[in-house]
Amino acid sequence: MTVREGLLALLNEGPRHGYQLKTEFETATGGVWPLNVGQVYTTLDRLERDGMVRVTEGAALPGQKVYEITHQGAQELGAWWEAVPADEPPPRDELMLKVLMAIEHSQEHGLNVVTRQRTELLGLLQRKRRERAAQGDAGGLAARLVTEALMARAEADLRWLDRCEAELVQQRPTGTRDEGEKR
Amino acid sequence: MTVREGLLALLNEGPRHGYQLKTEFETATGGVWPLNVGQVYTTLDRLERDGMVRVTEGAALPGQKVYEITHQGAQELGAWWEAVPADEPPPRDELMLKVLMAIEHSQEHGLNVVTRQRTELLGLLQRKRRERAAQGDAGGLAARLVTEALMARAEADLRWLDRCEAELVQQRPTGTRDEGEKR
DNA sequence: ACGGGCATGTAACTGGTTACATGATTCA
DNA sequence: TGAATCATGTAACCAGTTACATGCCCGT
Repeated sequence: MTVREGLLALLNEGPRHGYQLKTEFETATGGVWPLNVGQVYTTLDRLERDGMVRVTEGAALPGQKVYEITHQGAQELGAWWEAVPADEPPPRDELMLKVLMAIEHSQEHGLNVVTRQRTELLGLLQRKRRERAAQGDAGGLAARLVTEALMARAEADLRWLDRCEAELVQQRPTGTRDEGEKR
Repeated sequence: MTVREGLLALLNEGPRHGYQLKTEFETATGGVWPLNVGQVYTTLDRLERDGMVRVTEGAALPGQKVYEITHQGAQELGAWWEAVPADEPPPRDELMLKVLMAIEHSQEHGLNVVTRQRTELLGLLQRKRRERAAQGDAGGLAARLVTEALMARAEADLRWLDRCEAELVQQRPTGTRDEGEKR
């Protein structure tokens, strides 16, 4: 999802002005995408340039502008809803990449990175559990679902890290002292 | 992980030349990061500019250059190994964002996106299972671990999608019209 | 001789991020 | 009055992506 697509989705529910879009975007994404207001305006400029939105002077405040989605914009948005993101190449993930790199290309840091990452994830999981308990039913659907998603993700990552560690110790059996295998 | 960090990690194992780094980078990341060679060179330029690598004329081919990590480069790399990626803001994920947006900001597409995403993930899971079986022990550690990671990830995402759907039907109780779901 | 892979590069573009500047409104 | 928030914008930068250009080497 790009900022562009996000803004179109919001504008599809009715006209908005820039600043408003910023806050709505952030709550809609459950806080995972803090957005500099400036970017909203530049993106809106591009959308206007491409004929996806139409801008009119807002009545309320002086100098306020109101953006409205056009037919073309609605079409682009529709196409985005329909599209299934290609899984080729798969989405890159910081954790995965770093661990991969560490395992094969750093004797000294391989295990360290894995274990540090694990404790980090365990901490995150705990924090999120507490957060979820605290939230209860309040705090917005998006925020709740994000908490849920991050927890599921963290659990999966933990299982994967175990896998990685297994491969690591198998590759470099206990007691080995850096026995050659430099490759 | 940036290209910069990846290249440093590879160079830390010994001098390499640009083209070689490209292929190594790609196998190291298990194929999830196909890299245009050009980017390797521009990144190497920046690394040289910043004093992280030193370049010498390669002996083998004419015009070939060999890059070598410097003390400074090794330091930067070390810092990266030590660092734990901040979980604030959490890593953005296309699937999560799109579903979030769909659920709260698109009546017509909310359910569609979720279900389409689910079938997509189920398909992926199957493909990966087959892939894993085919791979066996061959095909490189990185590639194997990537398969494993993507499967774990997909399973977590599926569970999360169930969660989302539950919230959706609760939010929009059965019997509401609009059950048209055009598509 | 020719095509594919090895090898090095440059230019242009895209999208996201940061920082900054300006001014009006609201409320304590 | 002064700070926080609302509101609009600009400029610069960074990293990643695409496309392109050049040329050598090797095997068929």
